[in-house]
Amino acid sequence: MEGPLGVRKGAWTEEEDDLLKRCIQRYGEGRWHQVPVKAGLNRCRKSCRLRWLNYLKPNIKRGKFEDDEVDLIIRLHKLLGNRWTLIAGRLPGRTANDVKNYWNSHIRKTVGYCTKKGHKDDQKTAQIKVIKPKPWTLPRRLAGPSKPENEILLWESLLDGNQNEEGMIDTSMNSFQDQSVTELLGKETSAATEEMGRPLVEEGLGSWMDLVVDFDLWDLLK
DNA sequence: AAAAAGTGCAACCGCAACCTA
DNA sequence: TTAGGTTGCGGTTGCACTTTT
Repeated sequence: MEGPLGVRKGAWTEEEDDLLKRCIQRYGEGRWHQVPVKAGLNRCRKSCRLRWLNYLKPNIKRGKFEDDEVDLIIRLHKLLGNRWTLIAGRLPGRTANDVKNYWNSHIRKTVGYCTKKGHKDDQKTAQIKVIKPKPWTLPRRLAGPSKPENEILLWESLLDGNQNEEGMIDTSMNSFQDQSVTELLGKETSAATEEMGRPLVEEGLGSWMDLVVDFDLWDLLK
């Protein structure tokens, strides 16, 4: 099977896998646009990258998802929405594609969504409200390396779902009042607010969660 | 036994973000 | 600063395999 430019598509053969593996062992990962030529493969760079990341890369965990993995996926999805790479990053050996496929074929069927209050399926299924924080990056100079103890409490609170009816983290439900966020994160959040031109706390989780999303969440969840 | 429907997973596609000259 | 090239992401599709009718 070949595409319009004579590039092969479809399932990979053992021979192709072998060529790709040897190429990456020799030249390392990255520079994907050069990989097809270096490996002697009649495949596009995207296809090579995907095959490596989702199938050939060492340490990829295959087989059934464990209960704790499923639980973590559900909780992280509740926080992050369809940010599969971020979620997979917290599941050692699992790829974003695996997590996405698992979600679409297993979890989505058993976990219902409520988009409106009083949805007719509310009685039958668990209620999940997906929060999709707008991605933005904390300016480097503000992204300090500190990991205060309280961040653990903060994350636990987030994962326990202290959300109000709008799906926002309700700071009144715990000890994380506006002024304490700065202390918790050990960062100049007010300065960040000014710089990004966006309120951090008033918008709830979606606005300031990304401040902490890059910390080593896995450690915090263990 | 055969056809239809369902399921799971690998792979493709389009696009936005990032990089670099 | 900007434009072209590259990378990475999420959504979607295609297909082989399994289950049901």
